[in-house]
Amino acid sequence: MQMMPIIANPRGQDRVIPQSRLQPGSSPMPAAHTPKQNHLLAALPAAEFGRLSPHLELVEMPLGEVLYESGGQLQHVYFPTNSIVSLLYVMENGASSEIAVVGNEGILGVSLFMGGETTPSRAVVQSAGHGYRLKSQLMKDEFNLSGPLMHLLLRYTQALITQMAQTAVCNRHHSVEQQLCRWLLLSLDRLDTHNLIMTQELIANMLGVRREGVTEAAGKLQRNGLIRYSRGHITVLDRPRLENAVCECYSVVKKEFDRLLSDIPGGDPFQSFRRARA
Amino acid sequence: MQMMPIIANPRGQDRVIPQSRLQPGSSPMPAAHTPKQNHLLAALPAAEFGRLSPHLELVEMPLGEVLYESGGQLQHVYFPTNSIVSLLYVMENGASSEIAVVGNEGILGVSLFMGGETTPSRAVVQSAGHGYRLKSQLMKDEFNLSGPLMHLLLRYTQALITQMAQTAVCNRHHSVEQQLCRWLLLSLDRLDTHNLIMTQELIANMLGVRREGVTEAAGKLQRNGLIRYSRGHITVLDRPRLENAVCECYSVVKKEFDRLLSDIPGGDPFQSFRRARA
DNA sequence: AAGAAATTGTGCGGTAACGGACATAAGGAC
DNA sequence: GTCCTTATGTCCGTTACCGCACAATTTCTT
Repeated sequence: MQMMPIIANPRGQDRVIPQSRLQPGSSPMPAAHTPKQNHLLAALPAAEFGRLSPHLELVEMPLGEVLYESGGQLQHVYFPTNSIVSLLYVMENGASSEIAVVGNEGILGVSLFMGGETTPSRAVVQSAGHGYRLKSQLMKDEFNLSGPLMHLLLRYTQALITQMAQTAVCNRHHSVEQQLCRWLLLSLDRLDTHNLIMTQELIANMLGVRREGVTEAAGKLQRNGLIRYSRGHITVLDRPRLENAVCECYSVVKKEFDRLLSDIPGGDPFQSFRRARA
Repeated sequence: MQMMPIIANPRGQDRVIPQSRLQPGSSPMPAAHTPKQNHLLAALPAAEFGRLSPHLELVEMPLGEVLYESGGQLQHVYFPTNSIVSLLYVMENGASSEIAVVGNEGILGVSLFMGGETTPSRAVVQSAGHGYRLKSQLMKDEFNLSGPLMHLLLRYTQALITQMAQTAVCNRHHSVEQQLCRWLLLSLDRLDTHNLIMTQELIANMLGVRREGVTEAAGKLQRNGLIRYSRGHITVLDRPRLENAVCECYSVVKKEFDRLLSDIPGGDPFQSFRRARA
């Protein structure tokens, strides 16, 4: 049982960044933020994207922010760009487990269009960054057109299902060290960097294990030269060997994401995944 | 690591039972089998049900039958009536875990309409009985009408997601005994009886634990008078105390199924659930 | 510079589950 | 009835992880 409190910063005012601050595409500097950084948005046909894009709000997503509380109403759906969000189940005694992770490949708020409006899970920003959000009603309206967006979202949801199921298996059968490797790789795949800003305490809460267990596993990986870490900063030094140490759960999930989301007409949201795997 | 082989009887000829054998509703004896025994089918509006029902095939579902193999193509979707099917993930070394269970409240083959066509999971009949099946193409065609059936199936899928996620949490945090209680209750909810035909060996494969662990947990429940078992026959003697011994995971899942599937226009697929809980 | 806070390291006893070997018992086949 | 298969019970040492306590270190604050 984990009695340690989960990061649960009360959600302050949303920090919406006005579109006008974005630079148009033809400027010498590439735009710092664009919805196309999210692979689902990038995969949308022009018509669908055109309908949605005027309503996409760029938002900052600081570490620890709670996007959704368990059972709460969903005001927006979120499309992370350079941030990562964890889906957590929190139990009565405060213990928790991450059941899935969502980054630039996906969307938060799946239960909205699945028809449930809410879920028992909590969504917490695990890696600070930005994303775009869309009011729930707009998302539902577009979904209900039963067009490409709907099919894209359903496929993504199936990929998410696979991730959850594999998490269940991994929780049952694999060691903390293997799960840590999986967690690191899943996070790396959703960022452009080899650095993660994440204390061992937080990783422990995600994995649903003791902080000491993470310290031990991370220490071993560091001694073997796979990673380096220091007070909340983790650098992956040797990704191939990390992929060698991870359990099969990682590749099952990744292959399924590739399979389900790579051949979408008009976009290849997982090109970076396959590049990383090559 | 479980090296014990999972039940994986090669799937013989499907035992389709001709509709003509069914007795019409006005007969003195109630029809032994009707699609309405499946709560999803029962919840369909008349128009949708009318379109589908001529194509529903009653099939026998014997213990151990593999409806879907991991990664295999889905020829049919299945609507269990008095049978229960487990969704299993099987790992490279043969170890396995059940990630969800589907009975008369649901449907097998969700990935078909989610767009993935296949899943990495295996579907195995856990409790023998019957069900109705429908050719994949018919299911897809009806789903793509974006009518009540689609919304019903999506809601069901969200409930299934909840079950998977809670399974992940349960695997992480709860004891074999608690998980056994959860498993028994989830199975009972999907049958009309208090008897299960299921060896401890098979339960162990479902839960992803050792057979000896199930023996120990089941022995304790039996000594305390909650259940009685003997060579593959389990009888629940004291359901209230079983519900007292189970972890919160059970009620989270059940409440979510109730919430998502109880207020469907035209049917209440979970009335039996609420009755059982009262 | 000093103190406070956060992060990581470590040690220790306890426990649940594992892996394996084997004994016992209940049904079915003949 | 007798054999034989299947199902369950039990015991062993081992291991991974827990729960707790506390030390050591780095970073932040003032």
